[in-house]
Amino acid sequence: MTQADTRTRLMDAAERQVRQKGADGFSYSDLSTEVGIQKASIHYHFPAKSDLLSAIMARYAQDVLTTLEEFAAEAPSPPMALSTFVGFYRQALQDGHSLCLCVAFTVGRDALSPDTQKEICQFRKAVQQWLQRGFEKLQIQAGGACWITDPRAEAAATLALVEGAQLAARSAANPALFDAATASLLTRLRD
Amino acid sequence: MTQADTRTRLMDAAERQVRQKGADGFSYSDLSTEVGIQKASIHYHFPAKSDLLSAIMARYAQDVLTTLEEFAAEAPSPPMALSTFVGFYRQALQDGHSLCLCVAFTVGRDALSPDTQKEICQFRKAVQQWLQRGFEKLQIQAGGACWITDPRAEAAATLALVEGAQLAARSAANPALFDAATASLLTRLRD
DNA sequence: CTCAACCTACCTACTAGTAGGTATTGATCA
DNA sequence: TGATCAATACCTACTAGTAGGTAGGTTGAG
Repeated sequence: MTQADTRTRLMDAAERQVRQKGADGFSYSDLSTEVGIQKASIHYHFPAKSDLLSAIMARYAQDVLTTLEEFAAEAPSPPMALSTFVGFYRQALQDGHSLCLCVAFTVGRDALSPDTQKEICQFRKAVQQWLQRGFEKLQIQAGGACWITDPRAEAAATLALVEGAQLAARSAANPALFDAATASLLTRLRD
Repeated sequence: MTQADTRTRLMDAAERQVRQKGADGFSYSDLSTEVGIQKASIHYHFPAKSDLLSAIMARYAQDVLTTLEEFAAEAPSPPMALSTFVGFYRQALQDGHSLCLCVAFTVGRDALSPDTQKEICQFRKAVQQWLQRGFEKLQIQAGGACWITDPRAEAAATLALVEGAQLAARSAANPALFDAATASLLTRLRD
């Protein structure tokens, strides 16, 4: 087992734990049980817990933004790309037991390192810009007869909506609540 | 100092802590410092931490729902009531350092007692029903020429939107992000 | 005399983090 | 070819500090 393998498995386990229980909801001890390595050995890969949290946030941001770029490139139309975006946030729920990493981080935000705080903000901004480009294309394509008045505002609202919808679903451990909250947006996108 | 006073002060402090740092983000020790009472004495009022968390959730739900009923009764028009609702969630931010209690509870949901979990669900449902009544009135008042197609879906979306907007604002400690996320809804309500 | 409300002193379990040792590997060089 | 060296990736054993919670005593007002 090489270093990269163990490191990745630690990050995978940590990310799952944070998204299910928050940054304060798991310990190096939990991680050691899950990955099958002594607790102290985790400190070899990530000296402090803040290093681990920082690393999974950076990886998460990169992964998600890459995925979004693929959506934009592959979607047959702007509304389809935006619908896929909503679907992506729904799939992240994992049957209502998981959240977007930066949602899970936000509650205990003050306890995170400044670097991680900044990374979270930059990630949200990047996602919002991706959405804004989507709404701009949608507006141009639809011409004047369109419900979109301000793509920037629509992007901010859409990100808040899917994150809030995740909270609703998580609070009841039921993904159907995500669907209920996003139904009106998806209807508007289909028109 | 009577029991009720100390009990209330403990609940006030605990609620503030949860909304700022989450349920795992504070301890009885923190509380004892803030309220000026020995840590062990807190157990007299709330034997277990779960009792305290349960108590503040119940009080919060009652307080908020009472406030919403006042909004509905006093608002000069349905759209005004809904705008006031958005303003209420914005004011709860406290300069970007606080969240709705049930948002703060949702991340670490699994660690809460089943009673508290249920209370959170019921609270969200009640708020959503209040919103639904608001959108129904709005729909009737506006007649057919209205963007609202399904008040139930609109209510679910609106709750998700304001909670998500709180997350956006909290992640940057900046209430302006709440305004950015809710701007398009408020515009629609003004039409 | 009682009892609510608080105290001091303590417990066990667990937290992140450290110190120092070891097995394995792969490169270097007489 | 075989000895040596250094680095990687882990280990055992430990620390100081904190978590929630308990036992039992004190105080002061009705």
